[in-house]
Amino acid sequence: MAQHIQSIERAAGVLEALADADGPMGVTEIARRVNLGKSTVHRILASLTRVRFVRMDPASHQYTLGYGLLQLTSGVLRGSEVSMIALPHLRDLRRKTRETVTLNLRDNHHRVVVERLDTSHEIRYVAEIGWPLPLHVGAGGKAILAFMDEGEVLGILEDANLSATQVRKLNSQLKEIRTTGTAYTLGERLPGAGSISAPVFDHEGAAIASVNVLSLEARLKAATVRNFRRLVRAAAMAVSGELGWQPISARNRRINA
Amino acid sequence: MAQHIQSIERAAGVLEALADADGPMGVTEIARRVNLGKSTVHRILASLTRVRFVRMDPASHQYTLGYGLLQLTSGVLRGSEVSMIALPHLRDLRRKTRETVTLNLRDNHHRVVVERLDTSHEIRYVAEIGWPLPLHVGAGGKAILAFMDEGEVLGILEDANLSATQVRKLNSQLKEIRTTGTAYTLGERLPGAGSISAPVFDHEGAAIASVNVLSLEARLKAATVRNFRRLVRAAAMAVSGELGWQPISARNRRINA
DNA sequence: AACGGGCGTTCTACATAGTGGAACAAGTCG
DNA sequence: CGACTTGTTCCACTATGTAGAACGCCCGTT
Repeated sequence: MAQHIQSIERAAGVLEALADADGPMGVTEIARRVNLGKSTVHRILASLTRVRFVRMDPASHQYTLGYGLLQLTSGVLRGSEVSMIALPHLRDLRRKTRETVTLNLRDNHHRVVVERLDTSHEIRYVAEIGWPLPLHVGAGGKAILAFMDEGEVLGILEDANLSATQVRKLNSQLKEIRTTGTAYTLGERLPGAGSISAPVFDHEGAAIASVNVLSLEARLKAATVRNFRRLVRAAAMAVSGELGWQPISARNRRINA
Repeated sequence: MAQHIQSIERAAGVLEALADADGPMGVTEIARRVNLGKSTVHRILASLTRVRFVRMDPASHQYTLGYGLLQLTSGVLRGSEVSMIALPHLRDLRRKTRETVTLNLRDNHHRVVVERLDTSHEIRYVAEIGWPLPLHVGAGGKAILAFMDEGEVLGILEDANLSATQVRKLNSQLKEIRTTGTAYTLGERLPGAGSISAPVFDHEGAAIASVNVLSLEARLKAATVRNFRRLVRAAAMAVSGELGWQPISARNRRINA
């Protein structure tokens, strides 16, 4: 396949190692984690420090992620118009449901939480913002998966190498999601938690994101679920609309006009 | 000086270019911005895509920052205990002042806004989170600068190459900040804006951060400023306290005991 | 005080890994 | 239909990054 540059991917590995770690690390420890020589890691760290992606405590010579990365992140969100468009709708949904609300974006064969609104902002730190999650587990993933091209879905399911019965079960779930327009799962990814999601479509009708409400199983009475389904679907459709998506019926009308 | 790796710093340049741009870019445009050959940039982008720091729209072959970067950012904030400790105090300050509140961290010869609380979260996107700002301009910088080692300050002022009169003026300002414990500037960085800041000290007594209230010149009556000075100082001292800082008087007491 | 083991950093000969111009392919506009 | 773009691939060249070993430093231990 295409050419790539070793050192960049190695540097990325170092950054990820630093992100995983819950504290500063020394050269030797990082080197062990990424399976490289001390001297190589040292050079990588020197470069990353120069560009402010990493910072070093001068006293202890321990390394941590640097503030230069924050510079990039604001760009990530600005880069995806979806999150900017969605934000007001998410806030609205948060107000109506009084539950945690998230926006998942599809990223190739995965999804990523890019926004998370909650009463207490503390959880921002426990939240898995940015981490890639599978599309076939959790309401937020399935809501997207259910509206993807059949071919693509097949490829993703292969990667996940599920059993035949698991695939069959998933397919019937996806079918149900297509008819109701919302996905509802209980404790699938986090035990005791429940989630209701609806897909967001772009102007080409591709499922590129999902709007989610996260709650606790105990709080989700049947009536509440019904209500949340409605609210989540409405929010997701509002976002889709602003992205230029037209429901099929409207599209036909336009073509015939 | 120490060795460094070209490709990493070049890759960082590409990422910064993408962060600056307000939309997706093609290979050629990026190459022009970072002054490299198309083929080199193409290879860099291939690697950055593999590690999810960059994503490509398959249709247009345009590049944008990728969601993998979000993974790192949560790590940046987790890495600095200061922002975690400060957050509740910032929220409190925000509630009491009804103004925008920020936390600046010192990053070598600069400072960086790492947290920003405001009524409307929209401004998060216009906010300069992550961008390095000088220490000698703006209340948030001066509050830190005023409590740094004299030697370090000299080095920083040299880099800024100010005129002799500017240096004299700054020094008298810093002196005043040391006596009042807070910095107050009007329209220094942003015209029409006003800012009140107080320094945060770590367990060694080093000024590592500042807590800031941002407001508009029009709203800042003398009494309000006095009130904000008190509130900001209290918030900053609360954070310092949790970081293990002890005021000099308390330290003497401890030593004599 | 002397010692050993841990660390981060620097050195150096070697060859691998990245470079960039030029050629190619694929669109897009006039 | 050609003359522009654009993104991508190729390839010979050498500059660039590699990793082991040596160095110096700061610990805690004996």
